[in-house]
Amino acid sequence: MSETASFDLSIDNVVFGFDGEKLQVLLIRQGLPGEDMGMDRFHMAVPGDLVLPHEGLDQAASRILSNLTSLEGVYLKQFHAFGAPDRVFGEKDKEWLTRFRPFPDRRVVTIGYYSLVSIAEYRPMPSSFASRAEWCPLSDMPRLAFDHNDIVMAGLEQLKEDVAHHNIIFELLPKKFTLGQFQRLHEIILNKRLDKRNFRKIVKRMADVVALDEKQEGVLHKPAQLYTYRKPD
Amino acid sequence: MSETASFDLSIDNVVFGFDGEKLQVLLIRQGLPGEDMGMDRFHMAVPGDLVLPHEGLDQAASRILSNLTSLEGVYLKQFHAFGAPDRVFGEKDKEWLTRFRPFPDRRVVTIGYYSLVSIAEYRPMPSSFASRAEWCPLSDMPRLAFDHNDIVMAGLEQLKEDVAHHNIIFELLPKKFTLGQFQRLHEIILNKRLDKRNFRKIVKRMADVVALDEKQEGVLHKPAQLYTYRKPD
DNA sequence: ACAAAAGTGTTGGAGATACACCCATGA
DNA sequence: TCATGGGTGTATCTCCAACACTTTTGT
Repeated sequence: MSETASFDLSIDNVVFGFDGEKLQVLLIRQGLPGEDMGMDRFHMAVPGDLVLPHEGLDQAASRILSNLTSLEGVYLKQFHAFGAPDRVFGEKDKEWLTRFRPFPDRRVVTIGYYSLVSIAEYRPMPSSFASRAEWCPLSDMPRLAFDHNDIVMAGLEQLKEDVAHHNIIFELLPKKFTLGQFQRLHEIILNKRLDKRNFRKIVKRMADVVALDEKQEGVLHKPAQLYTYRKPD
Repeated sequence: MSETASFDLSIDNVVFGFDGEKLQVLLIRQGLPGEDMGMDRFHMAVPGDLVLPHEGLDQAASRILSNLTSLEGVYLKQFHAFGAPDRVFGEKDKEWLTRFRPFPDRRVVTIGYYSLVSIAEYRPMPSSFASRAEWCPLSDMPRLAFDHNDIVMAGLEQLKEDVAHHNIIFELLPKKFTLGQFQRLHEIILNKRLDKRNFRKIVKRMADVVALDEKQEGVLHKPAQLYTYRKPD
């Protein structure tokens, strides 16, 4: 009853990006700046940081994302809180915390957000990254710091459910996209293959997806019709 | 950078119960024990409390639920974190915190869980409540402490989405239920009316819902066939 | 010419929707 | 006998799944 609890609170952002081929996740390489980092001296993680004392959660999520990746105005959704008592106390993790956190021994509960980005639209962005950030194919994720592998997987699960009911999938597509890209994206997220003709019938019924009078250029096959998504407001 | 954050972390549980007629939410009346509480001296809230220093989130959720309501082994699911910086600092809320919390000025972030209970199955329970707990129809919720009205509504939204994809709706039904109850429950959660004959056709196709050779008794109309749900494992 | 993805229709079956009357019970 | 919810079948339409070949471009 008189036990006094005190937690650090953080946000971790799983940023999904689609490049027309594969679904990717944005990772940052964290280490001591100026220090020569041997293979084990840094760690890969999803962009995240502590919530400030007077800041709302959504606000913190977008501040942190913007600080670490200079992504602004992207779709962001809270999906799960991760609070296993020992989630940040792996061996390498402790070392990193000691260097970067004021209270490295404090328990940290993190709120997981995912965000959705069309990689094509944000191509120019990486150069302005504060830390080193890189897209990493979901199918080829390295071992990440803390419980970040779990967080990424949980984010993907949530995305899968959300795609069915909300129109968020378009956040992952560039403004102009082909039906091939659109279908591939569905196949990746739902993790099953779809019939091309049936898929296109469904798309034809979506009033918000409209054909442009423009085609792909410079591809080594028949150029595809481009489409766009008009928000239903 | 040198700002030091320190949060209290709590769990709040939205307990949904179905009594065959209406969907209800379990509320507790919190006040000073032994104190005569005028109409404004106590507050109604969803069962919740602080997470202990070495406790996981799910673990905390079920401990707290069990402490405050003596519900054990019920379905529990985390659905959202609430962290507006001022969420516990309403006027009446502050007063309550001063009496019951070691650090009443500390910011509290809460993790919302919902749980599902068949009221019929737990009828005998309320007598053993530590605090005063009572079922309150969702359609008739009073003003609650803190941001608990928001939490309840967010829980309901989540429930609505989850019902479509997981078999959780049976958690709200008693072991033996009628198709009328089953349909009413759907109608309430989905907030639309369903056609009786069509609904029953769907149920017939559910292999997990089986008819018992038993009927309702003591009702003032034709007694209904009872059904039960067998988990598909 | 070849490789690579784009594009295009039909059919059969399953599931969704709409709709109205009789039945068993307790009061 | 009346009020109350329980229980039942059919016809139509829409949606889903399965399936194979031709087209356009770049190399």
